[in-house]
Amino acid sequence: MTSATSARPPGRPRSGVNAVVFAATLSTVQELGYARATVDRIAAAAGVAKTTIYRRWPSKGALIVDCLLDAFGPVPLEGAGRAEIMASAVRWIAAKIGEPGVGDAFAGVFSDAVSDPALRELLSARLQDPYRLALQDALGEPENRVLFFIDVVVGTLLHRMGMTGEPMVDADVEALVEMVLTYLADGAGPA
Amino acid sequence: MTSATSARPPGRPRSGVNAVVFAATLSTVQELGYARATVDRIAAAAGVAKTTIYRRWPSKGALIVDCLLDAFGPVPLEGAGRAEIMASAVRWIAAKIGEPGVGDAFAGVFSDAVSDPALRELLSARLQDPYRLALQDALGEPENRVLFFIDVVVGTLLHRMGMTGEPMVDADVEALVEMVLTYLADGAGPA
DNA sequence: CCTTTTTCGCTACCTTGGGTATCGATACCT
DNA sequence: AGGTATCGATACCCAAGGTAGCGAAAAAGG
Repeated sequence: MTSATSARPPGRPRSGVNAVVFAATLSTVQELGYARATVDRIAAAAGVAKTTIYRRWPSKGALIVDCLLDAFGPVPLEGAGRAEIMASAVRWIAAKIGEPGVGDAFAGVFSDAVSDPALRELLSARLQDPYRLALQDALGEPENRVLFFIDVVVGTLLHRMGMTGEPMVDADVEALVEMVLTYLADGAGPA
Repeated sequence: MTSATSARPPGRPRSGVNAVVFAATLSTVQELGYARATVDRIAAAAGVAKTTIYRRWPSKGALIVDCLLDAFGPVPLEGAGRAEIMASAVRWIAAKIGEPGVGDAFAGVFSDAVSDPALRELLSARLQDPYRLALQDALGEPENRVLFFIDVVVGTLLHRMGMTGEPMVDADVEALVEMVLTYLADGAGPA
C-alpha cells in the first residue's frame, strides 16, 4: 500500500528499510532496555543514519508506536461466543507483550506518554482505538465498557512487566482471563 | 538501628523542610506534569536549593517515592470480612491516586522505573512491599495472589490515568471493586 | 569566645539524549 | 540533462539529572 493510489511523488524514493528499523528497535530495546535504547543506537543497529529515522518518524515515541503496530498486527477475534472472543484477545495481547522487546517497548512508550500529551494522543488514536473499535464490534459492548476492559487487561500486564521486568507467566494470564470472563458474564459494568 | 533516637549527631542540624518539599513536589507535578516537574523547579517551588534536595534524596525517583509514601500513609484495613477489606483498600488507593498530583507522580515514577532497575527495586521494596505484606496479613492470601491483585488494581488505575490524563471516575472504580470482589470470592487464582 | 562539624544556598559544570540544520552525494522521474 | 527528494555524516542546540566546590550559617562542646 506504499505507492497505493495516484502518482508516485518526485524525487529519490525511500529505501525499504522500515522493517529493518523495526527489528533493530525491538532487539535494541530487548538488549538494553527502553531508556538505553537511544535513537542513535537503534539507527546504528539498523545500519542507518539517525537523520533517516527522524526523516520518517517525528519522534522516538512515534517510531515505537509504529514498531508496536507492526509487531502486533490485527487482533485475532475468532471464537464461538463473546467469552471465547474475549479470552482469545486477552491471551493474544499477553503473548505479544511477552515477545522479546515488545513488552519493554510498550511499557516504555506508555511511560513517556504520561508526561507527553501529544504522544498520549498518538498512542490512543493509532494503537488503542483500532483495537477498541474491533472489540466493540466483536463483543457488542459499548465504548466505555470496552475501554474499561482494556484498562484492566493492558494495565495489569504492563504493571507486572514494569514491577518485575518480566512478562506475566501463563498461570497468572489464565487467572486474568478467568477474572475478566466472570465479570463479562455478570453483565454489570460502569455506567 | 541507626542510633535511633538519642545522641544527635554533631554539626548543623537539617532544617525541617521535608514537608515543604513534598508539598512543592505534588503541586509542581500537578501543575506541569511529571516530566516538566524538574528538580530545579521543585526546589524553586519549595524555596530551597537544588543541592539541598540532592543532599537528602539520591535521585529524583527516590524523592518521588518518599513523597508518595508521605501522601499515601498506611492502608486503612478496617472491615468485617475479606470482601469489605478488599473493597475499602481498592477505594482507598483509587482515591489517593485521584488526589491532585499524586496520580501523575505515581504514573511518572512507575514509568521511569521501567528502564531503571535500581528505581524498580526502590519502588518495590519501599512502596509495594509494605502494603503487600499488610494485605497478605489482613486477607490471609498468599503472596503471589496478593501480587496479582495489586497488578490488577494499580495497573488498571495507572493505565486509565496514563491514557486519559485523568483519574478513574467513581463509577468505573466501583466496577473495578465488583470485578475484584467477584474473583476474590471465587477462590480460584494463580498457582 | 572559639573551634569543629555539618548543612545551607549558590554557581558552575559534566553527561546523556532527543531533536535540528546543513551539505555533498545519490537515485529516480520526466 | 534537470528537478526533486532521499541518504549518510557531522556538527550542533537544549533540557534535565546529577556533581563539585565555595563561603556562610547553625548548632555542640570546650
